[in-house]
Amino acid sequence: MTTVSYREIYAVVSRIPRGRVATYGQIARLAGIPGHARQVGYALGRSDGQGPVPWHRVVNAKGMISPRADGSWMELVQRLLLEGEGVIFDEHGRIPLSRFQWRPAS
DNA sequence: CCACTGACGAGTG
DNA sequence: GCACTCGCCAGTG
Repeated sequence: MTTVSYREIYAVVSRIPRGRVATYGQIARLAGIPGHARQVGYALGRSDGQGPVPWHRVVNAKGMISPRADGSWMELVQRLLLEGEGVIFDEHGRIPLSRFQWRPAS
């Protein structure tokens, strides 16, 4: 299939374990739509509070929290939630993916 | 039904 | 490492 409902994306995001993070591109691949990282971002933006989706565990490929269009406070909330789970940010505001990126059970 | 709206990523210079 | 380009698509009003 080449189409994806946002629902499918939320399902994948929901699998991210506590204390780990995943990238948009990674979620897209796991959802079966490689190359559609953007759609993942759009979907999460819409989920915002809609359900038990750990949206805060998704960051961009640089390991940074993606800036919201509206300069929303959500960015700060996201960082606090992650730090609360033990995720560390370096001096550049980046999360060392080598250490915290979620690696689905092989 | 149509127009607009967004949390990205890989490649190139 | 930074600036820019291009490909990507489901929802909402």
